[in-house]
Amino acid sequence: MAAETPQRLRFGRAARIKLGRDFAATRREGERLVLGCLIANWRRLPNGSPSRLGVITARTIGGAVVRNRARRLLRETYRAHQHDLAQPVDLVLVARPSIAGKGLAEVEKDFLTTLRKARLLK
RNA sequence: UUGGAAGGGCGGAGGAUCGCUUUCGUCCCGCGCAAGCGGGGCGGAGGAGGAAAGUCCGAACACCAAAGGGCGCGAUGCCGCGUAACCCGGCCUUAGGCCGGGAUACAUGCGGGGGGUGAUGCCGUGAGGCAUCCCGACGGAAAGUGCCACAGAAAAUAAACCGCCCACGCCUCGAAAGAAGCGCGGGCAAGGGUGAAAAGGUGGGGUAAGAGCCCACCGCUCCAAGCGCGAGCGCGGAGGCACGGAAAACCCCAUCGGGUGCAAGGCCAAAUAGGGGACCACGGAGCGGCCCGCUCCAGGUUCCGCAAUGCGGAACGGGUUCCGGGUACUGGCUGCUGAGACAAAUGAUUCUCUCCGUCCGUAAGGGCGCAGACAAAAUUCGGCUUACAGCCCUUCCAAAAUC
RNA sequence: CGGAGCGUAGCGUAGCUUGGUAGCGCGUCUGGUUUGGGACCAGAAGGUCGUGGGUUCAAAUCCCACCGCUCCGA
Repeated sequence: MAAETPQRLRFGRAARIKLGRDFAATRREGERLVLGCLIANWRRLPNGSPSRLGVITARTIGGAVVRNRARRLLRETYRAHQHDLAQPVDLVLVARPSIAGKGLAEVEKDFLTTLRKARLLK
């Protein structure tokens, strides 16, 4: 499969959740799982539609530097594994205070463990 | 050389791959008659800080009635100099530069004056004085109101508890002189004691006892030669000495400040929704400079609910070069420089070099530590304050070593 | 981005205006009461007044600068 269509790992503006009502709907109607340094909310979408990601970094986890860092790590993790999802979802990741000081590998480990528990991985 | 203090500066460099974002060019796809709109590919260029932070001051800019006057409120408050945007004038070779002047708020920087007497040292018998360092929001306490707890007799028009002294009376002792006690009248503020502060201080004279009552010195107040741009300093002289502290209590005086802030403010399209409750009111709203008049039928306030998108302000700016025209200034198919997001870009992985710390090693070298601290633009700019791994420079101090 | 407010015993608060003693309630501890517990009665302990400077004889209070927290604004 990789030989004919090598999947690009893109993450443009269309792949993000931007509206407040989409965040609220996902967190209200979707499923939820807390693990490690993050909280995952997701809402399954019909096959064929694109997946989207939203990241929430509240003020309680730290200053602007810590919050920017957390958001970028979570986005980078999602970008690297966006094609491993079993089906399209709206995914909202909430960073927890323990994410401060962690590297990409640790965040990736928590992310994959969460997806495996949620049975969203292929 | 090491350590410390103060001040100033820097806050890794060069690549690769994958992403994000702004912008330019080009190509493709969809819709559309077209203009264009939407999406995507490729290529080029750009993409956090010294504090971007705190939001403590101001300025630009925008709107509010013109931003002017009054009231209120707030801020500031010793002197001199420097620094910007800004304004004005003159000259030139006219792009622009040079010179001169004006004006400043928040400030800030430098220097000075005065103060505190905090620390240290020196001088003096002493009261005190001088020097160095440090601190400092530094107009007015005889404009007024109020405050100074407790203690103490008395806390701001001084006062008299224990005391000291004098005269008189009574009584006791005594041969007498006189002494002690009590009472009454008067003088005093030296000593004790209280306090943060007791109404100049030290030493002497003087006195019944005392007192700036008198004298010397110290301090203070006033005048003042002279010096300094000035705040002020002050040779010398006069005054027995008044005027406690606090205005970071109210307040008074002078100066300055209109208010709100890019969520300011502007534009386009569509929808919510012809929603509900309560109250007010019989007329209300719009057109209009006002009245008449005309049009509409509901109007106003408040609460709840729903909705809250796009463009743009906003970087196309700013700076500078060049070319024009002008007094300031202003214009441009010009070159260079170039963050511009909006659920919010500046990230991930990795290579080389160098810095620092640490560990291993005799050494060469190697391993580890996210280049390792603080902290990320959100209209722009100036200042202040605060945080900070490590490195560099200057000055000072201390210790050790050498000469 | 802009604006407003609050930090006092373990908890919740008063005192700040007009500067001199930090008070109250709950809780804690001790004793009494009771067969025992609760309730009640009596007593006691417990305070860097967020931090650091300044003004003052004297600061929780006045002034300044920081730190932390909360709320409001399309």
